[in-house]
Formats: sequence, C-alpha cells, structure tokens
Amino acid sequence: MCIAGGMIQEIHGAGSRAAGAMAPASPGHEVSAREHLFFEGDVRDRIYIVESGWVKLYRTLIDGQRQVVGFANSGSVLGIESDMLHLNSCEAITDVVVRSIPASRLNGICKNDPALAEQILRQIGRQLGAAQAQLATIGAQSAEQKLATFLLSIAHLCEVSLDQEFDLPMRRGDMAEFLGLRLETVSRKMTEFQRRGWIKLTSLYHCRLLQRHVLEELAQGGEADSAQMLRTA
Amino acid sequence: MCIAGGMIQEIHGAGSRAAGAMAPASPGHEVSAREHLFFEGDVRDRIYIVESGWVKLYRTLIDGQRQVVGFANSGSVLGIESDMLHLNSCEAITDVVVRSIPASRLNGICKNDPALAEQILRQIGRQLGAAQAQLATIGAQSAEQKLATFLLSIAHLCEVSLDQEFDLPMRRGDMAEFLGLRLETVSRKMTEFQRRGWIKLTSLYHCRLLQRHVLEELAQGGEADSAQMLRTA
DNA sequence: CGCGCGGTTGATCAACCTCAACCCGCGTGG
DNA sequence: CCACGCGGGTTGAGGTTGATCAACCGCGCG
Repeated sequence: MCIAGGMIQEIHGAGSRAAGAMAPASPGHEVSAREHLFFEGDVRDRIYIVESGWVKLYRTLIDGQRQVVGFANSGSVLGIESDMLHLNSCEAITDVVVRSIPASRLNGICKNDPALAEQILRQIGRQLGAAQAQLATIGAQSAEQKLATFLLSIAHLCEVSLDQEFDLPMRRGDMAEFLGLRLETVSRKMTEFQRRGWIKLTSLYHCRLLQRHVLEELAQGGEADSAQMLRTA
Repeated sequence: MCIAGGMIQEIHGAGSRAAGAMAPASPGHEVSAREHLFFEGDVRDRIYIVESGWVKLYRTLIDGQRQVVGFANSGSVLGIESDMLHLNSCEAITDVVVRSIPASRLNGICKNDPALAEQILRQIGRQLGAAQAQLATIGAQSAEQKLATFLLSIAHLCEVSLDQEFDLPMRRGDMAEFLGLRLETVSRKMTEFQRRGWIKLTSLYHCRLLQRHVLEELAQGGEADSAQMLRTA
C-alpha cells in the first residue's frame, strides 16, 4: 500500500454492473476524520475504495508500537491484502468518502467480473510495489532521506505540477510511524528543512517545496550539503 | 513478498491447461546459486514461479545501498508487482528450479484462465500482507527483535514442526539487507542469541531453535531478560 | 603457499531515541 | 472574562543503539 495513488476511477462502472445479480457496490459513504473503517482482526466482510479524503493503514505490535504501513487517497482499494480477517486497521485522517464492495463478491470474481478483477489485480500489484519501495526507504535510508522521500511522494500524490502548495494531511506522529522514526525527529528535521530553505510550511498541514531538486538529491542518496546545493541549483 | 511461503502448488495444472492455445508455461528451468533471474529495469516479459530453492528480491538505491524486499521459496510467484519493467532484481541464493509464464498471458487472464488468475490474486495478496508485516518489523523493532522475528519466519517457512534443525540459506549480509541492519550487527546478535542458549548454529547455514518461546516473546515486543526467560520456561 | 570470501570481534562514534520542559491555539466551564 | 486543561507541536540535554572502521579468523581453491 504505502503511498498508493489510485488508478481505479470507476470500479463500479459498466463492466462490473454486467455481473448481474451480484451484491452491488454501495453508494458513496461518509466517514469523518478519526473514525475507523475497520480494525485489525475484524472479519473482512467488505473491501473499500476511497473516493475522496485520506486514510492511514497501520498495524499495532503487542507492545503498543504502531507501524503505519500506508496512506491512501482517492482511488485506492483497501482490504485486499487480507483474507478472512483484516490484517491492518484503517483510520480516516481527513473526512472521507468510500465506496465498498461485499467481500463475497471476490469469490469467483475472475469468472463473474473479469473487468473488475483485472483492475483490482493491477491495483494490488501497484500497492505491493509501493510497499516494497517503502521497505527500501525505511530500511536503508537516514532520517533526512526518509523525510525527503516522504515529502516528494506526498507532493507527487497530490499532483502538484510545479512547486505550489500542497496538503500534508497527517499529523507529525503519523509521519513518524510511517517512516519508522519518533515524532520529535520528524519535527526537528522538518524545521531543519525549513531553516535551510528547502521547504516552506505555510501552516502545520500545508507545505510548499522550495528546492525540490535538493530533496530529490537527498532522497536518492545524495549528500545535499551546501556545496551540492549550489552545484545542483 | 517478504518471506513469502507459497500456496500455488500446481499453477500449470489442469485449470490453466484448459486455456487452450495460450503460450504454455515453461517446463522447470534450472538456475544456479548467485545467478540472476532478472534485474531491476529489465523488461518484464515473463513471470516466474519458484519450484524449489530460494531466491532473494532486492532493490538498489542510487548510492549503492541495497534493500532486500523479500526471500521466496517454493510456490512463490515473482514479478507480478511490476508492470512493464521489473521493479526488483531477483537473485538465486541456492540452486533453484523455476517455471515461467509469458507476461502476455496476464492480459485478459481473468477471462482466459480464471483459475490461474484467482490463484495469482490470492498469492499477491499474501505477498502484500507479508510486505506490510515486514514494514512493521523493520520500522518498529530493535535489532534483536528483528532477528528473532526473522528466525521464526524462516523456521516457519521451512515447516519445522518442533524444534529441529532448519536451513538458513542466505548469507549474513542478505539477512542484514533484509532487516535494515549491518552485517556486523546481525553477526553479533546471532552469536549473542547462541551464547544465551536461545539458538544453536550447527553450521553457518544451519540453525536450531532451542528456546522458541523466548524468541517469540522477543519478536512480539517482550523484554526477554533472564527473569522472563524463567517465567516463560 | 597465498589469496579472496564470508564471517567474527573490538573500539569508537554519531544518529536517533528518551525524557522532560515548554509553546500555542482552542474549547469549556467557572 | 479569565483560568484551566488538552492536544498537537517544538525544543533541549543526555543516553543507547547500532553504524563505522579495522583487525583478524578459517576455509577453499588456484
């Protein structure tokens, strides 16, 4: 999952309607920020498609440590990684509209609704790729690199064409749990990025990238010291 | 992906044969240890199913850092996370037998071969779940916990019923790159586990769990100090 | 014999964590 | 109106974990 931009715009469109007498996809359903769509361990009776807003997916370890395994926004499919029970908890971080599909419809879906099935297959493949990318980030990068990678991903997801402002809808603690850091570390690095003129936080949840190339350099393993800043500028 | 135990035993069996004039799955193909099945960036013209042996999947960051995103053995499907190009490199860590399927067969697979498609869907869902679990391990656990989790996963994958010996086919460096540690750290912790009587390394690549419950405690976030060892024994 | 590869061990160091104080904006209730 | 508490964030001081760098071992092999 990770930062999984969606592809499925019309998962309940003509193709799937053709399936006939199956349980239909629900109409858009509102969920407000801080509410959960489901918890780890719940029976997975439905899968969800995000229509608008942001959710986070996370797991809780026995000792209370949490790991956010992904943020998802419009177009993402939630719950396909699970079988009988949900493996992740899913909490809305903004107000959200979701559509859901009964899990029963997944049985024999390839026969009954090949168009939908193929979309789901592509979407889950994308999520797997994103999860693996996130593994690389968490496992092999420093705190600074992680944050740079993260900001670029979010900016990309928000489809920021050039360097205008974009939403950073999650709290510092969510970012930290996603990146495998402490929120203090995230906070420090954010202010550091700002002090160096790489980003500008217009509010706590609103950000602009001033030096995208420096962040890109960093994210890919560059040094990003001041000398490099000049070179690459 | 991650430590992805397989489910698909007969991916080329009767169900898929029925597809008729499609390009057939290749017969078993031998690959020896250290050879690559494919590299990151290669065009993805085939997907693979592991029949025997072990492979690792990894990504290389620009600065040469590598992250192993998964180990896979018999039954795992490789390459579905990618679209046109492979996102991971795949290297055999033991001698391996793989079967492959032309990627072209994935187009319209749900219509043409629903049985195969549904198996792949389940398998990739499992891999996504495993990748998320690995995210939690790498992101939220200490070196000791990571190693404990890892040993238990491998032992589980090798289907060790009780506490007999099992294969640990990868090198220390591979474990390190999987767990987001340095190989020196892995080495130290391994000898430490042994010194504490939790495991026994009969050879570098052969291991026995002597105190599985202690490792389980550790993996789940317990303290595993000597007091606890006695309590849980 | 010498070399290279994989692994182990030791000493040092820094990145990040931990704990704690503090700030700010906001809603509530006296 | 102000006091208060609370949630979320920032900042600081000091400690630990795991990285780094380097030496060394054992083994297989040309």
